[in-house]
Amino acid sequence: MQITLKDGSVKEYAEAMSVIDIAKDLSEGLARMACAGEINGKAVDLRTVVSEDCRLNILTFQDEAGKAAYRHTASHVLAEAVKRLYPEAKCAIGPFIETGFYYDFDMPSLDRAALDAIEAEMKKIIKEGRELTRFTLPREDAIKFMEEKQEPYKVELIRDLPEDAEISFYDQGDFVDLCAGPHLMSTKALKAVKLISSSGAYWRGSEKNKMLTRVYGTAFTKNADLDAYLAHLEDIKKRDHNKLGREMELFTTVDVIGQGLPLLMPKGAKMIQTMQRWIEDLEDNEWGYVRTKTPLMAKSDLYKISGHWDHYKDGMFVMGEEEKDKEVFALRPMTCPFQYYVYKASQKSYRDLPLRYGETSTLFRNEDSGEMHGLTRVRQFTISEGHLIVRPDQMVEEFKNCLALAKHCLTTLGVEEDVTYHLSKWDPADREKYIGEPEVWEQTEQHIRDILNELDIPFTEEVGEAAFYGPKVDINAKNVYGKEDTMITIQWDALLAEQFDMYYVDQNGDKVRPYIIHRTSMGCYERTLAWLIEKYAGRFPTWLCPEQVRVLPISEKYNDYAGKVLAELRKNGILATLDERAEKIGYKIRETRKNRVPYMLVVGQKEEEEGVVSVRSRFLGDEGQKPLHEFISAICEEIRTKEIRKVEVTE
RNA sequence: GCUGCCUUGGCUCAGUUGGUAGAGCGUCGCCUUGGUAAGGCGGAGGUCGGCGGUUCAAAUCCGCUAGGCAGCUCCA
Repeated sequence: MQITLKDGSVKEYAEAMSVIDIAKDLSEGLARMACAGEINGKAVDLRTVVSEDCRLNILTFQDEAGKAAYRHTASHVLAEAVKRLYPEAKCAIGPFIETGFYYDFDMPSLDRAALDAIEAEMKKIIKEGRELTRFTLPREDAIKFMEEKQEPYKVELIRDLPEDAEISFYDQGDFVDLCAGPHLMSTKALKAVKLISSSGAYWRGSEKNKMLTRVYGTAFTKNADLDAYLAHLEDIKKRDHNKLGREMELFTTVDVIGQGLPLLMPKGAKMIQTMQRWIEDLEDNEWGYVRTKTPLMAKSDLYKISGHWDHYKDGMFVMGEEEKDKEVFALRPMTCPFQYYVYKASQKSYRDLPLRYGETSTLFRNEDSGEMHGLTRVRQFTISEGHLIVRPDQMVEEFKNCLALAKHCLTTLGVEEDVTYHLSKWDPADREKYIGEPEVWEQTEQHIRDILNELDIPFTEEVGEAAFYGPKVDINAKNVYGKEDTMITIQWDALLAEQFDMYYVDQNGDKVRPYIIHRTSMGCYERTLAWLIEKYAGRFPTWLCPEQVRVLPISEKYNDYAGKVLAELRKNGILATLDERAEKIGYKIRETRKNRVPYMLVVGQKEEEEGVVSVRSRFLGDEGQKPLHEFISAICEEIRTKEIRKVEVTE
């Protein structure tokens, strides 16, 4: 094997040579030469690592494994730095993550100054160029080793490793850590390392355990990459719906109203109204839905039948106490049982099914105080909820239609590329959480699996994510910070019809239990709005914009003509406003752009005389003059087709 | 719910070791009536989230509380 390093020198290694020796040899070279070189004639930015099975891997930072080794090593350096400055700190775990790495310590919390000090210490360790060597120990020796070092968390980790696991350690001189690897050969190869933040995190992710202090950091091979990453962090903050949505006056919150209770302001409310009208018409006119409007609360009796009282009481807003008050009410956390009673109001024949009930439904969920976030996690929200009551033989077809409708909605919003599909399954080890028999669960999960496979939809399977009454397909999207939220859910329910004694009469005159699909077309409007803000950075497709056109008179002399233009736009259903202020045209244009209005119509003497408008759009900039009717018919077409035009001109 | 950070005029932020608050934008008024990204001048507007404490004196220190943010946990 031939390896050419950056300085042109060629290293030849016999295939038979010890891989450890090659790695060692290379790492010295790498540390010296910024890790660039050629392997068998192929240029790479390379790192050497020794993987679990002691084979030499040549990796680039672009490889996941290479990045892992790099950042894993950075986390060990972090641990050593912390131990140097805080000898009392106990080490827990320190993995790499998508954006860098973190390490959990049992120690008092750290402020920014403390992080800076630790970061400085890390740089020293890097400069010292510690060599990392791997060794293994038998289980008992490994436990003894960590007991001597007084690292109880490591001891616990080792005890929980599988019987046959090889227990490996990485030694970097003054610091040894339990670790499966892989790692760099030397700390010297670390370049751009930065500690990002610190926060609390439960040991082993359970709130029953002690809260540890977690330090987040990141590491890159080049300073320029680190700078770019930090700039990127700043950049996504600007798209953050929680910031941008408030800035754009789409929503706000008020302390005396409460957490998780955002106020939609006129622009945000208009956008949600636009989406709601679209969804309701779509469902009713094209997908065979009928609308219901059911109460926002009910007596506890209802939730006892549905099972929510047992399975979800903590998540509900309950009014009254069971012993004291005759009637205890609760705000609804879902619409299911209400629509079931619509179904039950009359006897149904097999000919009546499928029945598709839709409702624009406001729900209330008593989330824990730390969970609320902007528009994505709130205590009151409105969803395009629906329940399909179907015969078992119609189930697969209807489930597919729900998926098709969801896809249609995602495509219309221009976000179909941004979602992931998940089959949320029950957890057989946690029977308490679910109703029904294991066979039913296995069976329905298989049905959904088959449907997704047949439709060629890539998906992951998640254990323990099902509803308590059935498995579901969750369609998730990531926010700007990479956190996932469920946007759409489609649930297969073969159990609740029994609870509510729902039936239909079949050909033979027998009573038969229907199946139920719980589903949303587009999920919760608040969350969808948040998603769109981040997706489009506030520059929404025209049909969704709360203000589609702004008319800008050159001076007050043309306000009359501008008023006529405005009236004509509004007559055609276009969301338009008029800026009559005595400001210069440049100023008005600047402000309109800042407000992310897609079209502006500049009108002055020329326009008034010729009965035209000057169009400026975010798509093409200054488009010149055109007759008003021409502009109107073009924008109406854009709105009608829900076109997503490419934004060419940005702030 | 847990850990930490934050909370100053409508918005974005300054306020040195505690001595009763500043700027820009916005807003209002006047002048300007102007052709494609900020015209000029002037004025009003905060008691520093709320409550309590320490102090001769607190926006600055302490406690509680309400919001906001990050992370953890949770999300039928």
